[in-house]
Parts: sequence; C-alpha cells; structure tokens
Amino acid sequence: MTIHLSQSESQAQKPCNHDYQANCGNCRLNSICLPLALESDDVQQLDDIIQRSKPLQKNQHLYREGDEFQSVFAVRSGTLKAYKTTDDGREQVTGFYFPGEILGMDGISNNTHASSAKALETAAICEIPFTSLEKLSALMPNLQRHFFQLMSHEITEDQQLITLLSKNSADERVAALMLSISTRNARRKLSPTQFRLPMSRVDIGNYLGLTVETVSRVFSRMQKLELLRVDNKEIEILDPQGLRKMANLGN
Amino acid sequence: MTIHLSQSESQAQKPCNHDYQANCGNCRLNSICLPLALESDDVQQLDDIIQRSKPLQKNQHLYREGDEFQSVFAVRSGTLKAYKTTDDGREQVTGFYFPGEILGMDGISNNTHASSAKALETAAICEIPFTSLEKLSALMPNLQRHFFQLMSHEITEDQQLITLLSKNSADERVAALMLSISTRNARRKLSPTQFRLPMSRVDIGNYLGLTVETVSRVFSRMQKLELLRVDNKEIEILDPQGLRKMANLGN
DNA sequence: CGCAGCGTTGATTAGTTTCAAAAGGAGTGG
DNA sequence: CCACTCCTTTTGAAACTAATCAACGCTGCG
Repeated sequence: MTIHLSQSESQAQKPCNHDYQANCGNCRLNSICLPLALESDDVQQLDDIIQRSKPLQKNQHLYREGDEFQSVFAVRSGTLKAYKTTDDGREQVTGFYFPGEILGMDGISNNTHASSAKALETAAICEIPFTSLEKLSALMPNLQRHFFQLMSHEITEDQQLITLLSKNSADERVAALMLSISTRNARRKLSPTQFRLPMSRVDIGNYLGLTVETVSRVFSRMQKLELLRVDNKEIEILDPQGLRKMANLGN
Repeated sequence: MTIHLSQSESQAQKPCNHDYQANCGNCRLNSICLPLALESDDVQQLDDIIQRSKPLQKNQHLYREGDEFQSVFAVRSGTLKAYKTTDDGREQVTGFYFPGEILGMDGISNNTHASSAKALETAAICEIPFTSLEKLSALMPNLQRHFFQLMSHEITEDQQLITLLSKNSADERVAALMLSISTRNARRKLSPTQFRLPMSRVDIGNYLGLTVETVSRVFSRMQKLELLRVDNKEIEILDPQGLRKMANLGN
C-alpha cells in the first residue's frame, strides 16, 4: 500500500493530508463535487455546514447499515466501498466511491442507512449534515437542483449495474468495471490507462456478482489477449479499444 | 384483458375512469402517493401543478429513453414497466410501477430520460412538471423532504434488485418478485394472495435476468410444491410462508 | 522462519441458457 | 361461429458458463 499507492494516488492525497481545514473554495475537487453548481458566495455557505474530521483508516467504517441517517458524505481522498450484508451473511458491494463522489444518499428514505460504507484505504471525508443541506437547498435553487441530479445519477448508475448483472458475461462485467474506473480517473485528471485498484478481488467479485476465482480467470484471459497488464492491484490498460469491445457496451 | 382485469383491478380503475379531473384531495391513493407528506392546504397547491391527460393505452409509451426530461409521473391506475434497451438491442426491465408509485426520476440527472416507460395495460397517469415541483419544494420543506425520500427509496429498491440479480437463484428471484407484488397490492388494499400479473413472462425474465423458459419452469416448480396456483397471468399464493422461504430474503 | 491472507490455476459439478417443438389463447376475417 | 394466424407459454434435451472444491504460490508480518 505504500510504494504503489504513491504512484497513482499521490496527487489526490498530498493536498488533503496536510490540510485538514481545507474548504470547498480551495478544494482541488470542487469542479466535480457538490460545489460544481454554485456561485462562489453560495460555495461559502455550503462550506459552512460541511464538517471535516480526521481521515478514516483502511477498513474503518464511515457508517453501518441500520445506523441513524444524519449526513451524506463526499470523498476527498481515498476510496470507499458501500455494501449490504444479505440475510445469509454474504456481502453485496453496491458501489465504489472515489474522490469527488457523494455517498450515503440511500439513507434518506428511511432515516436509516440502507448500506454500510467502509474505507478501502486511508480516506478523507467531508460530512454534509442533511438537515442543513435541506435548508440550504430550499434557499439555493441551484443546490437543490444539483442534489436532485446527484440522486438521479445514483439511480442511473444502479440501473446500469442492474443491466450489467442481468445481461453480461463475466468478461464483459470485469471489462466494464475497468473502463468505469478508467473514466472516473480521467475525471480527476489521473491517468486513464494506469492505476492501482483500491479494492480486492473479493470486492470486485462481490460487486459484479462473480466469485473471486472467476474474476482472477478473467484478468488472466485479458492479459493473454493483451488488453491489459495486471500486476496484483496495479493495472495498465494496453488496448482501450479492445477492452471496450470486450465490455460490449458501446461506450 | 377484459374479464380477468375486472377481478383484480376494478377497484383501482373505476374511480379513475369516470373522473378524469380527479384531484389529489379526493384521490383514493393520496395516502401512499406524493401528497402523503402534505397538509391539505399544501395538497391543493401540489394539485394545481399536476396535469392529468387521457389514459395511456396498452403498449403506449409514457416517455422514451433519450426524450427530454420535463416531468415525473405518478401512476393513478394500471401498470407500467420502465426499461432500457442495451446496445445489442436486448431489453432490460428496470422496474414495474403500480398505482401510487412515481416514475421518471432517472431523467433528472441529465435532463434526458435514461429509460423508456410503457403501459402494460390501460393506465391513468398524473404528470408532475419538474420545474414546478422544484419551485414548490423550495417553499414546502415537507414536499422537498418527501421527494428526496422518494428518490432515495428508488435507490434502495435498485440496490435490492442488484443483490437479487447478483446473489440469488432463479427460484429465489421469481419468489421475491411475487412477494413484492403481493406486498404492493396490500398497500393498495387489494388482495395480497390473489392477483393478475400485468406483465408477460418475457417482461418478468427481462426484469429478473432470466430467460422466459426459466421463468416458466420456476412457475411450474412452484405449482408442484403447492406454493402457488398459476393460471396464465392469474396468480394465487397458496403458501406465503413457503414462498418467503423459497425467496430466502428474511422478509 | 513460519503463518495468515490474498490471488491464481485446475478439475469437476450444477444451474441456466440455448435450441427445438408443441400446446394454449387471443384476435381476425370469412 | 369457425378456421386461421400470431403470439405467449410450456416442456424437453443438449450445451455452456460460472460456481464449487481443491491445491498451490506469493507477500507481508509477527
């Protein structure tokens, strides 16, 4: 986690580690995060309600299924996974969250978190108390709109995952995930072709509805086809076009 | 569609068919629909922005993937399915919508509908123009809150479907769908044990990530186990407890 | 150094899809 | 009202994908 991490995540981590009292105005991610929709005056008001606490360590929970819902969260650095535990004790990963992305919105419906969220590596988080966000939304149409859009986006993402699980083969699912991570990296101005997977093979399997063994075999197959180079968690996409073809998604 | 329909859907349809200008105040569904969260003064204001047009005929579209997003919709009577068409032309059903339920929220994120919605039988719809809803939400905290909750609920529903597709067998998936329909019927004060499926086997398969043949086989198996009686689209749940056990979901 | 956790690979098995065919229902027109 | 067609549903047999079971390699840590 030390040497490798510094290769692909250093840009995201450094500014945050020595700047706990960062604010939305100077945050490197403000062009892709909540402030995206706001004028600078309004950003200041948003900033006032946001709470920043010390970073989460690897494997620490941000919240657990069943916890009372009070806030949504923005990832400042690091990666989290959201997951539900099924009645027979198995785990369903419902999403991975990278810097600039918002999680916790599934808790609004019942005032109770519907899933758990756990840090896959050290992660800095911005906490946004929901009642404050509601009040601010009522005053700032752009913020209200943007938050509706964020939730709607979560719905369309989930629907894409539904389609993936329902219609696509193991190869297609893994390829699609690699492409999704690549795209999200690009959004953060990181390399779309070289990155370190923050999650384990088990997590990938639990997200894509596959077993670890199958995930591993798919990676081997992809290497044999020279679509990508896999060195444990380090990924290099060699043939983006070929990978898109394997994913069979048209994007 | 004529004789059978009158058995299970007559209560839902009659009041609507001869009352196009129904309003939220007198709607039979107001205790489970959008007005749920509102005082009667506020219901009147909501009512003023809602548009009711003539019912959709079977197979008519309410909106199509790619259409400009302008409104969300409440089902007054009948049933709709929402679906996406994959790049290779196959269909992924993302949800079925019964009276009192809201659809179209996946269009907010891009100002474009991310899925299509089609009537599975004659359906009366309330259209809620989104910009009006936004304005009203900013004035009525309860409405804003409720709409956030509705979207959040859609997210948790999608996550349940994700888990179902990822972790559960064909038997479990079909059982879970039957129980879901049963529960939603109960919410509308209809029989939880006897109902008519508004969707085809193909639709069920496309929703649950199974082929028609598999769906049909599961129904046969369920009949053999005397969990339910199937007569084409007419379903009678004979053993709710056994069905819950087969669904393996703890609910 | 030895152990624990994670990842890879191989052989076998099981569940679902695919292919094929036929039965059942609904609608149409004579 | 019946014959015809089209579409949906059901059932059977074969093929295939991914899961399961099992073993081993690699890495990091006490």
